[in-house]
Amino acid sequence: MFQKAVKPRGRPRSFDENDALEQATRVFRAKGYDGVTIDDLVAGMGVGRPSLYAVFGDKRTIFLRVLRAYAEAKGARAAKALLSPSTLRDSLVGFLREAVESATAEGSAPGCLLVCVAPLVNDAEVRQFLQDAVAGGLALVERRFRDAISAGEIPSDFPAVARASQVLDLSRGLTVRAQMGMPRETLLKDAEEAADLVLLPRRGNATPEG
Amino acid sequence: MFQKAVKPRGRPRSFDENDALEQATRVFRAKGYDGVTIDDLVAGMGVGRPSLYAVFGDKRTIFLRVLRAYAEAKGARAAKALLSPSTLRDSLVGFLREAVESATAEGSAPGCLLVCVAPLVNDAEVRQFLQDAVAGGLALVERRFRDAISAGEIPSDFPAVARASQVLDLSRGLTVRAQMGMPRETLLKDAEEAADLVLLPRRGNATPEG
DNA sequence: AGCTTTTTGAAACATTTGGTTCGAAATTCC
DNA sequence: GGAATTTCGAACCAAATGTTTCAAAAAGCT
Repeated sequence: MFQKAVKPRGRPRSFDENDALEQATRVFRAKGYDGVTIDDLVAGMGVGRPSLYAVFGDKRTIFLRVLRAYAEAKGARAAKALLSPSTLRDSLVGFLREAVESATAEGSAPGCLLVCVAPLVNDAEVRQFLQDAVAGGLALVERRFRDAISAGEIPSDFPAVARASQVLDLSRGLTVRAQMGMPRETLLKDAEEAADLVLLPRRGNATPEG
Repeated sequence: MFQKAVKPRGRPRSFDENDALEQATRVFRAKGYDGVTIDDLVAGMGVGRPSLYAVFGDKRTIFLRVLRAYAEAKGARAAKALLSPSTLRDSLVGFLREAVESATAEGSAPGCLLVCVAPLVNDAEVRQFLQDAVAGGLALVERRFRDAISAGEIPSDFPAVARASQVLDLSRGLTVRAQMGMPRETLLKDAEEAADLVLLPRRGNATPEG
């Protein structure tokens, strides 16, 4: 199953590549993109300067790798929170709570690479990646709504697309507030209320006529 | 009413102070805070380097001035959009549309100093200002909800505080998407739908029992 | 042990950046 | 017109930053 780790020829590395990337994530979350210097990365990742360039490339390349890993991990957690629970409300609460918990995880600066940092990076590849990631998140929530429609949990005319957009906007709002330093407890409470906002039974249609 | 403009003694300035600040706003919106160099400001504001330091101070000071002016202008527009219309729905739509229009105004980079740029600035004074600005915005929306309760437009048990938080979160989400490059038309449509989300008549209570 | 391979730490280098200095320019006051 | 006052543009300086070079170190291979 696993490839036997063949010992490489030369001097062994003094750092673990994935671990270093994780630390780079912390650095970028704490200082944004432009605020990070190579020295910050050298100090934060525990990797010497020449090794850093040799193994990871320049700042832009490192950020892209960090961003991809971050988005993958966060996407996996979001998908799990969203698709595991049997009720739609639990899914939405879990999704929004996950966003808050990730944005207020201790050991890292508050905020989110995808919501708060990457959108400010003026780079075509980053922008493209972001757009794809956003579309992916949207599709995930939409899918959960459609599953709930199939299960008869919400009416078949439930505006899944619009509501999915709103759920993501609410999670972005929570994340921005986390970045601003709002305490986790407050945000977790608001996350639950936000889920209820999207779901509470309505008297009329979800979209007003005309 | 207006103070007669007494001609100052020396060589006249080659720039207008407020105009220069407005251009500085554009620079910060386009490049964030850390991404902006003094040269960017010199080039963008049309002010020579020594004059810039003499008149405005260093980057941090300039940013704080820009931020205050920006927040005041944006707050005024938000208050007008929120408090002028007679129906609550028009107020909310106007408020959210204002956020989108401001975040997608042409001539400036998409995004918002208060939502996308300032939260990343690692400075105590900026953070404090942000918190106050956020509290102000929240109070404004809450007040509008309470007025609507007084007017009998929504039931007296309408959860004004929670809904106000959600309206602001939705506007932040729209703003972040603007920063990501999403087109204005899409966001304006979503702004209307977001207003409806908050307001549509409900069958049960707004908060679920225990 | 000696050779090869790879990583490492320190230093070196060029460029960018934040901030200041200084003489020239433009204006008012006498 | 000339002195006083303020601003402007160019150049300057020191510190920070991005990137590379190089010899020494640490491992495997024979």
